[in-house]
Amino acid sequence: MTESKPCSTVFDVDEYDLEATLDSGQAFRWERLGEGWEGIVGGRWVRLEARRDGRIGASTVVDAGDWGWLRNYLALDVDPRVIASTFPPDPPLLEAVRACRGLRVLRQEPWECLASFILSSTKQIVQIRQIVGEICRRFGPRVKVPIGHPEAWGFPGARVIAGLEESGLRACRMGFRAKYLLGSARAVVAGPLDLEGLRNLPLGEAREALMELPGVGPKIADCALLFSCGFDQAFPVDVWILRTLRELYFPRRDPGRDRLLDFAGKHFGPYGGHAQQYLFHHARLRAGRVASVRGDGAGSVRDGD
DNA sequence: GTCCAGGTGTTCC
DNA sequence: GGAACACATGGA
Repeated sequence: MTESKPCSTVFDVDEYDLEATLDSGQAFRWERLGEGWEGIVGGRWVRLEARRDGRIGASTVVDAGDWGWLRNYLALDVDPRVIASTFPPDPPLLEAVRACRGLRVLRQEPWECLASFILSSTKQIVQIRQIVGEICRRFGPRVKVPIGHPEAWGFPGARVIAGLEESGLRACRMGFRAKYLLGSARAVVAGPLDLEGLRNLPLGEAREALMELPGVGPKIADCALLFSCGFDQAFPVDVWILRTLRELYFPRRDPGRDRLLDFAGKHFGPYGGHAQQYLFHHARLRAGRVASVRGDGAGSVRDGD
């Protein structure tokens, strides 16, 4: 399948912020090492680097083919200006887009994305990363890495998870989420839910189908739909977004959770999910919850107006 | 030690 | 139908 032939390339990109994209809570396995980011995409170990000329360097240790798999994952074909042009002209959203210029929505593999977000409920992002890393280390397939590099594992497939016992998953410190992940894995393996086929359904139907799975409610369904099934309008509402919408859009009165959810789903347009990611990341930046802020960009983060 | 975290399922009224 | 609570674990 994949030959042992190291490959590297450089992608021409326009305003692509690798750090904001890989470290904004949409994917949980990217690690910063030195000047680059390392992760597993499509079963291949990959290293990405933001070059000084604004382009993105990529390298693998196996044959990378035409790199289409990585272009697709990074959504390099998407023009963020076209997306932003569909946004309502709200000051809060404009400010988030300005502050997070170069942030993109990745196109992840559906099972890994769904499973990761099943593990995300009432967990901080740093802990989600720990749990996901642990199930990969214990149950994932080994992937080829550069000589002398620490070992690396891909995300275990639904069939592998489905064959485990709940105790094995609990050993990864995922707590009560173990029964949800196991139940969802077994449902995905047994059918009739076709994860890959969800993208061909209307948003509402795809959402309903995902919510049949144990541990998958509206928030996690929307994350899977947005980050791995091509539903640009899916708008995950979590505690950060709820707080943000209340503060920025309804500072005088709280419209209540249901009205807020309704507003979120309609107000931001056909690329609402992308708007959500800008608002989410901006909120975390402002709260100092993104590591890079503490290092070099403290002066660029305004603390209110 | 307390509070809270990219929620969901169950129970109780 | 909706509010209240349980669920594991660990960082802040």
